[in-house]
Amino acid sequence: MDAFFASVELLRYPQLKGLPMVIGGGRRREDEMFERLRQTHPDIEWGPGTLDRIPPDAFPRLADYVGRGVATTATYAARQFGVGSAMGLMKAAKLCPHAILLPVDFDEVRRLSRTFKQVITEIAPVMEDRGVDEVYIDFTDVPGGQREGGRVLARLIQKSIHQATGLTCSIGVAPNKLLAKLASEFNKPNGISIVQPDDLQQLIWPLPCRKLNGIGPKADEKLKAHGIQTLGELAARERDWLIATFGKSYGAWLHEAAWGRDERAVVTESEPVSMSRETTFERDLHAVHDRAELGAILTRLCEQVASDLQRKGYLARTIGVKLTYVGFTKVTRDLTLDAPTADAAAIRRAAGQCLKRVDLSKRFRLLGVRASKLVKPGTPEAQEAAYSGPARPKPRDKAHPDERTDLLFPELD
DNA sequence: TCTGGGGTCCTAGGACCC
DNA sequence: TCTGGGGTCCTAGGACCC
Repeated sequence: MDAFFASVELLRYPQLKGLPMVIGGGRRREDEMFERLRQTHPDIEWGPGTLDRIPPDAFPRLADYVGRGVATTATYAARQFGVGSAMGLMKAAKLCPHAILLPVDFDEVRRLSRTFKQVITEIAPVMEDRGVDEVYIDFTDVPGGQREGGRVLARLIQKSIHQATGLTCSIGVAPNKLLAKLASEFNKPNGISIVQPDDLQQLIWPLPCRKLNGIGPKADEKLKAHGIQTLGELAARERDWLIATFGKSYGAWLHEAAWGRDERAVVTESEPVSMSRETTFERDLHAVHDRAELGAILTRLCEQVASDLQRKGYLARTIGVKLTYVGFTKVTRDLTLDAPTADAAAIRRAAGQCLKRVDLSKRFRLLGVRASKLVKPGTPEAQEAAYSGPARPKPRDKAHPDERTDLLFPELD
């Protein structure tokens, strides 16, 4: 299989690009920012992409930011100060206080995302969706796809995306998905990079392990502790040693990946596994002292999950909750129901049951609700799940030993 | 200066059944 | 009374990705 990996560069405020600028802030903050901009610039007609028409000095400075948001992305001018995506904005403000802070225009991002994927599938229909700004493409069967090793097709895709959206796009071309993704980073933004099997030693092995899709911070740290910094050093290790050190599955994968081997197909369609909603509070909350507020938040999250399920046409058989405590430790509880549901009240009851099993004596910063074991109504799976006969015994339904936990949702008793 | 929100996949132990 | 192995489901946690 020959694969492309394409990622579009979504940062596109032309008149601002040379300035240090950070985009992000969290949904709530972003709504507030929009509101403020509307007030200061009532003359601007609001719609997708209108941020482009606002003068730079109208935007808030990062130094004025208060809250728990993170940076979605940053211009190169801001990156020079050490600011990067996923960084907390309070930290970013210390590094680069004069940066402009821009809200994310989610509607516009979704529109651009749809458009660029549509452009691609019209040219190369075997496309795998990897999020708002990334896709894999299997171009083995695209007419003319092999010309100049794929470069001609890559250029056509770039040009078509730019015409339709104004976005630039970086493309990696390689014999498999793993290498294509690596290749796409060689020439950002708006680049094309081609990696062939023979390039392994030259182009891939000098890279830090962390560049590989699947080696995250933890694995990277462990690799470093064993003196492995680059993919070449990883490739030099015995397969058996990797398996002994990293486990059967992950160790074997590390070995294959370091040698540039990857057999995964480009997957054009997939069913969702779960749907969830979560929110980080503006201040840490406590089950007893902030009971009313938390109850309202939980209800809202359940309603959102229910409406997501209904809109997308799914029922869920398992409902779960998630908490993040002040110290950032996380806990989850879930409950499998006898009959699948997309009903807000049923989800709320199940979530309440789950919450009774967690320690609510400590303050927490995040609450989430998750629906999983999804079925489509009317399918055989759904029928079976709905009429599964007598309720199975629920083995572990112990309340948390902290008796105050019942204070949170008394109506459930 | 702490660290968003939405996902997927993997591991591992216990219950339960044959 | 103790000893099994295999398979599936449920639950909890964690790594990783965009």
